[in-house]
Amino acid sequence: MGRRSDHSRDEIRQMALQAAESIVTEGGYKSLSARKVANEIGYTVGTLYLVFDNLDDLVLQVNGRTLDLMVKWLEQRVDIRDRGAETLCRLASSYIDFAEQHLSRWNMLFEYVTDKGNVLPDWYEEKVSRVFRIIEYALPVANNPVDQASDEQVARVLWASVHGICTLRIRQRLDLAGGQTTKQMTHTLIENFLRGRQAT
Amino acid sequence: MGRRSDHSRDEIRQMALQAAESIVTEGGYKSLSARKVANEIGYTVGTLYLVFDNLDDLVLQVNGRTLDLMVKWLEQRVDIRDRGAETLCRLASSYIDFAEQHLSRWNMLFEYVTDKGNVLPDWYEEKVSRVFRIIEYALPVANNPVDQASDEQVARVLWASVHGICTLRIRQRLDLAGGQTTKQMTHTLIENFLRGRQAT
DNA sequence: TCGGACTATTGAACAATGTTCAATAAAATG
DNA sequence: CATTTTATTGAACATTGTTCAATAGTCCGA
Repeated sequence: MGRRSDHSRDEIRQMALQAAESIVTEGGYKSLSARKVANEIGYTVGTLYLVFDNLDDLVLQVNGRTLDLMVKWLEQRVDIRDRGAETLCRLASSYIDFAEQHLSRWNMLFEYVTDKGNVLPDWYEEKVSRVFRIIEYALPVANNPVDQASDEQVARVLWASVHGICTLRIRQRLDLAGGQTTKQMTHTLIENFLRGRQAT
Repeated sequence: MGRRSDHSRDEIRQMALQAAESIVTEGGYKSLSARKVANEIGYTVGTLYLVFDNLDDLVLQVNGRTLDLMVKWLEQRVDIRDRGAETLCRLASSYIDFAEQHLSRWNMLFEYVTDKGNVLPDWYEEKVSRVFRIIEYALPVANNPVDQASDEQVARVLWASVHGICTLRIRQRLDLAGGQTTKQMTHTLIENFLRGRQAT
């Protein structure tokens, strides 16, 4: 078969991304393959390589969309005009809910490691920092910041920590923790951390 | 060629593990392949499958040895009889040093996800918790633990957090953090967290 | 010492992977 | 209607994990 022009290049891209997402959602990262995606959208492998540089490129774009979805998810669950410990806890909760709800796609966000030493394109980094900005905003201003860390820095410390709890929990590296839930753990973390930050 | 008996089954296993480690160290997780390992030790793929169930099994065993190495590394750098914030900071530092020094092997510890829903064998879980136990011990007893979390639980919260910082840093998801080093970040985390735990 | 039994090791085979690219068939153009 | 253009194909290649009949050494009893 030759030229068809059933879909524009961009339509094909969108279809492929959507197909990839459902494949990952159903069977996890490892079940993703070029031929599977191609099949699903009624094209062949060759076409996929007209639209994406390679599979890594496709994965990165899916990950970008996952980040977008995550921002939406958080904004839907937490009023981003709120601040304080309670808000942070709710954000953490929502983050963990997202990870559990979209397990495979969340996993792919971190399983995926580029061959080129983890250097990611700017448009992707931008999406990452959009997530961080939500946390930053919710972080209450400390009365007495003993250490020199700025709010931006503290936001990232705190969020990296929440992420760490989330990761180890989901990868089941924490089930000796005496039966505490991930939410309890993030609560412990945030409460103590903020209290310590206020106090001298 | 038929039977050779140059090496015992266990010798072959050890050789394979060592070969795998150096392949991963040099080229990262993705560069590991059965044939490469086999070649390196002067055997063929078939032999590898007499000694390991499959590649996942081999990876898991390498990871086990990486955990052993990590425990040794930590014990060499920190007197495990010490406690308190300073000790915890030093442990965190050492953990991050380990991750940086043995980047690929540390990476493999978390990139690797089993097909079977992340269920890991007992001997492996035991190695994981041996790491946690070091942290637990270093954790100072709080004067006034407001929350209900036990020391064991708190240790895991804290360590998951350190791990989160380490992960996001190494995966380069944090370089907008205003130039703070990973060690500064863990310091901020630990200091504030412990202060918050002591205070009411 | 010979010969048969045993078994450690092989390597060819299979299905599936990512990736490329000459061939081709349909649309576009004149 | 003929010609150019190009979107799409699918066969091809190298590489992957994994299996297993064939084989070539070792071992043991006669």
